Amino acid sequence: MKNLKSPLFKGITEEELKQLSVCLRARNHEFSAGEEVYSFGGIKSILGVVLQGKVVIKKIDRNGNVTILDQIQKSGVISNVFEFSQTDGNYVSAYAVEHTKVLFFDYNNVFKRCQKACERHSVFVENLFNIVIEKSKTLSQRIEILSNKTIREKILSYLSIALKNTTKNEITLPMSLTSFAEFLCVDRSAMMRELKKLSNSGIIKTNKRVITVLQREYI
Amino acid sequence: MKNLKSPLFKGITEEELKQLSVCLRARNHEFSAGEEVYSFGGIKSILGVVLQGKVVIKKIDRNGNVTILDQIQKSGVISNVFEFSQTDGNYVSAYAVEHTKVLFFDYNNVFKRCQKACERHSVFVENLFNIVIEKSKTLSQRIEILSNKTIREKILSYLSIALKNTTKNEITLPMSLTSFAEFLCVDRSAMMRELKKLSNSGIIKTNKRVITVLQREYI
DNA sequence: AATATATTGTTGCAAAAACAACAATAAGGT
DNA sequence: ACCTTATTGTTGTTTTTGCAACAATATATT
Repeated sequence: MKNLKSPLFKGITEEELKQLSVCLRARNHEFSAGEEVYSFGGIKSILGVVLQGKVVIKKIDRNGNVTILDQIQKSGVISNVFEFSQTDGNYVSAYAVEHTKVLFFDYNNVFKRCQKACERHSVFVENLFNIVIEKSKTLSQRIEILSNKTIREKILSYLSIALKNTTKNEITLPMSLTSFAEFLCVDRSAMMRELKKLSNSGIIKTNKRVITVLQREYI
Repeated sequence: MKNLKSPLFKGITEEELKQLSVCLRARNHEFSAGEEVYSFGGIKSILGVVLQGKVVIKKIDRNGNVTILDQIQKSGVISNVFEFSQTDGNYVSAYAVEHTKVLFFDYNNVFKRCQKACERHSVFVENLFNIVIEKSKTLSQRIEILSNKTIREKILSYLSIALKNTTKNEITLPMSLTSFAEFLCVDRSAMMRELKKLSNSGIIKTNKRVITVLQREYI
């Protein structure tokens, strides 16, 4: 049981985690690139930690359009409890982007205090609480971005949020431009066109997935 | 201290709440219709329960475009901890829709176990946890709706989710059509036009804010 | 190194949406 | 009952977007 750096295990030692793993029925799973980690159609509650690799949650509608709903990096938490559910006509599913290891827990046991009353159970719950709060913030930011009517505004909104987390004025997209378009829920070619317009206006400068903000006042 | 039906107080008696109110520094506030409940620009963490009335969280961008980010009904919880933050150029704020009473708590004290170690503190935390999870689900659903590229698909996606919570095939929008357009983040007249198209196709039937789904297979 | 696959970049065109402006109806206040 | 304000309903025009199709790079793969 390596790679315990997930915020879910903050303040929990490896020894304590072993005990916790018993009452939460932890089990390891490995997935190769492109493999489906979980389909969000079922009713079973899942809770997992990405120990290695990367997972994306995608929606595929009846016309075959793909939208990225979420990305979960290493140490991130994946769950259908506080995430997407499937609606009719859509297929929502989690895929491993690369070779990925996920540690699954039995969500139903999270709030059941175990017989042995293991000490770190409440720490685990508090950690999970903070993760859900962080997730909520991320989702809210995503809504703020998507709430813009034009592609231009969506891009600028994304940059505005990204700039808050750095002192530089250079942003390297954490995904390909193709995925970025899916993240913004817009057509890729239309997005490229808009990026070019912003470049021509001298507001940004682009080089592949590196965007340099030249005029912060427009963002 | 009336109206304790909020899920935040589930399993907590009025007597216990009094004690809890001390360590969480609870305080009542009243707002008249249209009044600003809270501006999301500050850094202070807030946590409040809507005891009476209704609150909407709106974003106003630099061009004056209004978008409804969230709606909080009676018994609902309002907080900037797990909700929207302001980005440059935008103004995010919570408004009372009608005469509204909000009970505010000191969020910073939620996780500080009080000296008196009041018993219901952990119940309060667990309740708050469930609320944040519900909020996350709602936000995720909103993203699913907004992730659709066309207005038509946004409407259908909304109806699909709404139909899950009822056995009837009739949905009464919990807001005006004007607000519904703001909720879907689209132009109102364009939305009206699309609703009409859906009616003409015989997929739905509309009467003001009551939408009857005639052909569920299209949803 | 050669080949396959993915990503980035570009454009014309059709479709959809935003914008703007206005009429009709409904709701609320005095 | 009257006036005011909000909501609903409609339409023409302009702008933006999606779609399709393709070229140019870049990145894996064998």
